[in-house]
Amino acid sequence: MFNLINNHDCKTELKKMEVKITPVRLFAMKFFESAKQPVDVSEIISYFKNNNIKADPATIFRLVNVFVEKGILKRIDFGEGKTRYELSNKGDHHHLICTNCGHIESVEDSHMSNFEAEIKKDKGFIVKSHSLEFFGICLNCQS
Amino acid sequence: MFNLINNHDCKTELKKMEVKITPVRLFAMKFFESAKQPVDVSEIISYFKNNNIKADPATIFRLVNVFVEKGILKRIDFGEGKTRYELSNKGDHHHLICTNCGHIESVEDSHMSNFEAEIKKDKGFIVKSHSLEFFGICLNCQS
DNA sequence: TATACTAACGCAAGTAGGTTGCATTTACGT
DNA sequence: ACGTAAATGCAACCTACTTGCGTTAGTATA
Repeated sequence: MFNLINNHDCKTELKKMEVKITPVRLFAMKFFESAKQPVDVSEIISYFKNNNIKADPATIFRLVNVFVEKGILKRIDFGEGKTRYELSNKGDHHHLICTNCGHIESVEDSHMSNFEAEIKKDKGFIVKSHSLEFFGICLNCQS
Repeated sequence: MFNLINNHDCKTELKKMEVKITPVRLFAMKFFESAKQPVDVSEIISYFKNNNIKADPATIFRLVNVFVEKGILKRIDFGEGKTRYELSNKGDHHHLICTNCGHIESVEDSHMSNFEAEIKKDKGFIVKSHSLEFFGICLNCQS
């Protein structure tokens, strides 16, 4: 997977996804690429502020919605009363959220396709997507 | 499982959970028990309005928080920007949410304990709880 | 059963996440 | 270089949810 932190690659990615290239969007892409965890809108706004680049909150909210529509970002909800976002090109995985320190790690998706096939068979319900998050105590917080 | 729609049983349940019995709480309990799906606060407020029983929104928000603390209700999040609630005494299950008609059905939890054991083994992360919801098309909407 | 203490309630004000209408600016195909 | 549709900034707005405070009402104890 190529490195989107590079400005040129950010442009390529946006063009591929049929999104108009603007300074705000390029800068936001750098942030998404550098993020180790799903980010929320207030974090994006802070990133802009810290770098003295002005961007209206409304613009950022519109940006993430467009990026989700275009398939660049995935919406993620940890039940915090706000939406988080993460680049789609990271493959299917779920999150382990430490309720003690807030640390977030990922775990590969290995069981869900079986589960979804079972749901189709038992209930006739066709699963298009799912959300699965685990809450608990990370290794570091156990000691 | 006894029938909480009955006023007497609602009282017993609240007393068992060490919650002070008030008219607002009894009436809310009836609603939770009669609900076929997880409900949100605006639905609870409508239920009171429809029955000409006055209850301040702040009271309802406080009520659900107390009920969650006491273990009577479980918080559920479908990523709608609001919290849903469901009685805890319904056992572990997940929801199938039809993105076409909004219908919600339940499916038993059969795969998660294996998954969680694996996570402990692979990552050392101790899972305390999880949230899993499926989005797709229900049988009825496929025809 | 009367009392007193704590917790629930109603009301109003406030906070945070998110959306929308409108005027202006900007990206980008021609 | 130009024209157009889309992106941006700003302000106003909406909904979910919380909090402070004065009043009311359960409930434990005497």
